[in-house]
Amino acid sequence: MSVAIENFVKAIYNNNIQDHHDTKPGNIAKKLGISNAAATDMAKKLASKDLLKYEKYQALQLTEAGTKMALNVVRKHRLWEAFLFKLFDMSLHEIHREAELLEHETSDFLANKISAYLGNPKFDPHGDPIPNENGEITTEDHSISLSNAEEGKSYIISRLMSDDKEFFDFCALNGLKYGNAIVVTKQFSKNKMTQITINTNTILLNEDFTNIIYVNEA
Amino acid sequence: MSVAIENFVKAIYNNNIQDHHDTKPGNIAKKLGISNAAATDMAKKLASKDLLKYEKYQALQLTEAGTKMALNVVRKHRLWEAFLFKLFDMSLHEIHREAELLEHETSDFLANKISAYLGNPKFDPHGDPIPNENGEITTEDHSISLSNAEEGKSYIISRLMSDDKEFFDFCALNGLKYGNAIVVTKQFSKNKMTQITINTNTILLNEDFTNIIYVNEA
DNA sequence: AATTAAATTTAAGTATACTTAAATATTTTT
DNA sequence: AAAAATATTTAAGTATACTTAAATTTAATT
Ligand SMILES: [Mn+2]
Ligand SMILES: [Mn+2]
Ligand SMILES: [Mn+2]
Ligand SMILES: [Mn+2]
Repeated sequence: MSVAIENFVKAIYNNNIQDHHDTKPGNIAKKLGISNAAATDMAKKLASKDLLKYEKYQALQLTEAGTKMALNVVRKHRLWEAFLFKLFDMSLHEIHREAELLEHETSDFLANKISAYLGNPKFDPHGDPIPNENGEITTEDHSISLSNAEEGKSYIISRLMSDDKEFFDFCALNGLKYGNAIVVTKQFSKNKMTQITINTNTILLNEDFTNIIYVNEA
Repeated sequence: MSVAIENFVKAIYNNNIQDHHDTKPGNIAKKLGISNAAATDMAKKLASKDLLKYEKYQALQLTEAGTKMALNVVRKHRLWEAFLFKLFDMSLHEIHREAELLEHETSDFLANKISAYLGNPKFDPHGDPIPNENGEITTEDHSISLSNAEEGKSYIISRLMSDDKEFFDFCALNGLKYGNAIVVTKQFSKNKMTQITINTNTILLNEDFTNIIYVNEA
């Protein structure tokens, strides 16, 4: 399957799982930086290949085969991220950028080699789960977004759900990384902002960030 | 530049450097598994991009820009081969197969990371030189093919110039690998065959193989 | 030197993955 | 419930990278 198809089914998968948006062609088009017309065309083509269900004006739905393909690409993406992060001195943004390309040119054979080398990790450096060889995610995630965290409680960062360079730069600068401990000192619910302390520093985060930072109770 | 273009200039480069064949479109077509017509089309297109010189019915000649592009792809190919060979338990054929794909989706940034990790190696596991960041090959190669080796002399294998699985399988089976010592015990020049001993075993090699196994005097 | 064989080029056509612009349907607002 | 705004689809067209078949040129053979 082509790069275009792999990116398309992956975008649908991520849109469903992570962003909970309506998965209509326009949404996917925006994510992939292509026109709505191109997304509609592709949706029809993939429907004919039984990778998804397409009905005019309705949300796209991956079939089992489509989901399997998406998970296979996601597996390679996250394995590369884990691998590059471990071996080289690369940032969360850099590993994502490279993985976005390498994921399409990686054989199952090589993916398994990488996985074995790393000890078959269950999570990538962003805290995202890595599907196994059969496209299954066996871990359960009970983490919540910082926007839903409780005032006064201590948490461990479990997931940084983004691919934006500025966000990752901000995180790196402030010690916000997978596994680090924070305390939610105040929830400004009216203004949708969250105050946290980390390493004795106090930081005020707005909705854009608190929605994509996930945590578990410490 | 596209995968098709990168593979095309690389094929010309390898054809010139390694095989010493006439680099007409038909030759490249055969290497790449495309039709002669497609190769001619591509040659014209690349000429318009100043990557090569094309004159009807004449051999193709890479320009400086074309050579630089080819060397950049070759660098990534050989770095991947060296990297995969070192980290994972993969054969000469397997590393080549994966590198053939990864070479096109590797940023200069990542190539430099891989190179640094390996200690900026000058040769890949086949004994082929790895161009540096500026596309320069600084090592000199004085090795000769086994078909030109002298009877009775001892040699060290310096290069296995192939990408054929069967050849590599044969080499692996018989201890023919980069750096290993052999003795040329007999040259059957009329029949173009060469007898060698390696690890007390005697092997008779035909032309197909002696032309692509390169050695240096021990 | 002429004939034949082989290689190369040209011509015409296809699949993929896009584009913009127009038409149509859906959703939101009044 | 209409009107307006928004989103989606259809239509028409483009660039890339290929294909096969026919025409042409070059190279080899007699
Ligand atoms: Mn990522
Ligand atoms: Mn991608
Ligand atoms: Mn190789
Ligand atoms: Mn390649």
